[in-house]
Amino acid sequence: MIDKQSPIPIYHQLEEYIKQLIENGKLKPDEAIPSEREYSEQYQISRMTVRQALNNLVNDGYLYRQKGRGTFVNKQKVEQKLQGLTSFTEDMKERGMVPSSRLISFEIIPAEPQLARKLDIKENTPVYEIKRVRMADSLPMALETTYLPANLVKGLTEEIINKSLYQHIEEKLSLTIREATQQIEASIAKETEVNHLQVESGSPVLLIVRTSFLEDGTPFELVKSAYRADRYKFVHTMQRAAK
Amino acid sequence: MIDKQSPIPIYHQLEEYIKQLIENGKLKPDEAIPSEREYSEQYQISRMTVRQALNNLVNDGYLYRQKGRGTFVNKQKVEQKLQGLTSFTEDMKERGMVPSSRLISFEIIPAEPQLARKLDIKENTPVYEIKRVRMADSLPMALETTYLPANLVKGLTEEIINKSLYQHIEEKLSLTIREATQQIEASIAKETEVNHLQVESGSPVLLIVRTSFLEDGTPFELVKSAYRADRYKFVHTMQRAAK
DNA sequence: TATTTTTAGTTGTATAGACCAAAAAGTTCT
DNA sequence: AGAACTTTTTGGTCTATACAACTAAAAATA
Repeated sequence: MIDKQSPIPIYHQLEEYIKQLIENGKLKPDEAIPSEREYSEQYQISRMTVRQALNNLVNDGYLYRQKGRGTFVNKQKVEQKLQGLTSFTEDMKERGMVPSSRLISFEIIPAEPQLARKLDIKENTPVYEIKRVRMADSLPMALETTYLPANLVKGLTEEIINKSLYQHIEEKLSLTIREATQQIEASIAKETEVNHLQVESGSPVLLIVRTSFLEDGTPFELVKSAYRADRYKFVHTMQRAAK
Repeated sequence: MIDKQSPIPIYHQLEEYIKQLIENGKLKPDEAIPSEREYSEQYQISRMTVRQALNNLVNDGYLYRQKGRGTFVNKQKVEQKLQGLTSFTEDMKERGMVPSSRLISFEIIPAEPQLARKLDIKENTPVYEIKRVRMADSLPMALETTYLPANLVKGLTEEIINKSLYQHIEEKLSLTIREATQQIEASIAKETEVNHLQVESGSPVLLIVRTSFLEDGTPFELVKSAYRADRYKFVHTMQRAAK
């Protein structure tokens, strides 16, 4: 299990080994794992090395410790899943619904000052503007407008949009979205939203504005969405930095 | 600076000391801090102890390391701040506003089935119910109801609530909140919300339900808030898990 | 039987040292 | 001046050990 001759650090080998056991369910939540000294003796490695492995797993949320009692397996976190999702499609699949879209408009427009600032491009730089009604299980869920700098995503077609814009971006253009900032607020449905979402006037909507960034920090897209409040709830898990 | 006789661990003292220097701006982003060996010699402590302090600061995002070069101060991240905040007070301070509260009611009630399930306690177990109007710069911002299992937080008084509930929990009871799940949705202000938040009937509100968990995963509190949509925007940065 | 004390086991803190690998700085040679 | 080599400094990994703080179970005591 542990190869001392390997160029891979011992603590890392142990870390991966324990992580496997947890993810395979061989170690169950709240179950105690062997003590540090047990690992130390079993694999003939220093206890400090074992601690390094366990500390990393504690920091990653896989384990938790209790002084005088032992080290235990943490509950699997939904958070991991939620952190990863960036698109409506992924979000809906996660909720067990079937996502679909209806394209309203698709054009290239010059970036207005406000948009240009958010995407960190010059004014009037061409951007794609994609308006879509997003549906879950064939029912209108959100009205979404996506803005993409045209120079970053060339040769976009209606077909690509209808298929999977994200897949195209990640696989064909090999761009990776590293992080996203979301601003969420409540509002009352405007007229276009009333029409496209098929809600009564005066209905509440959840507005989400998401800005995504590439690995080097370049702003990549701006997505403005208006969700039907009666159908959509935003769920989010946050972890506190250890003091 | 470092007191070896103190009951506070040495690594923790060093950690706080360096953190201070960063937050005070005496150490600037991308500036190199003294090497591990320098700290070790200057304070006559083991290099491993220094490493423990630095590792914690790296994990918390205050520092980053480069093999062969040194250890450097990280850029202040908004994200870090956002992840850390758990209370209305912290949130408002972060936004540069002055938070305050007005207590509406404070009592111990038996947990209803739904609440009991969310807090993972038995039905009718006593819980504190605290209703407050939360204000920012003296203007009503949110109507908040907090539920705390009475067995976890004993001897709560009005005074404590008005002072700082979180400080009391973390320092006096030495409980640490590790993570929180939030559900966010949009709605129309109900009558009590209309009254306490001083909005017109039909106004949109942002509803946030937060469940906080302790280090071992025990549910600790449930907070239901209704924010004035015209004054409050929820901001959230998420990072994508590396593939 | 009930209570207190002891004991064994656990994680937490800390030390002193060793060697490695990467980067930077200094030195020598061309 | 520039290139190639050597030395120094830095963080990364690992060992072996010691004692403290805490928990839970066992043993001794009332």
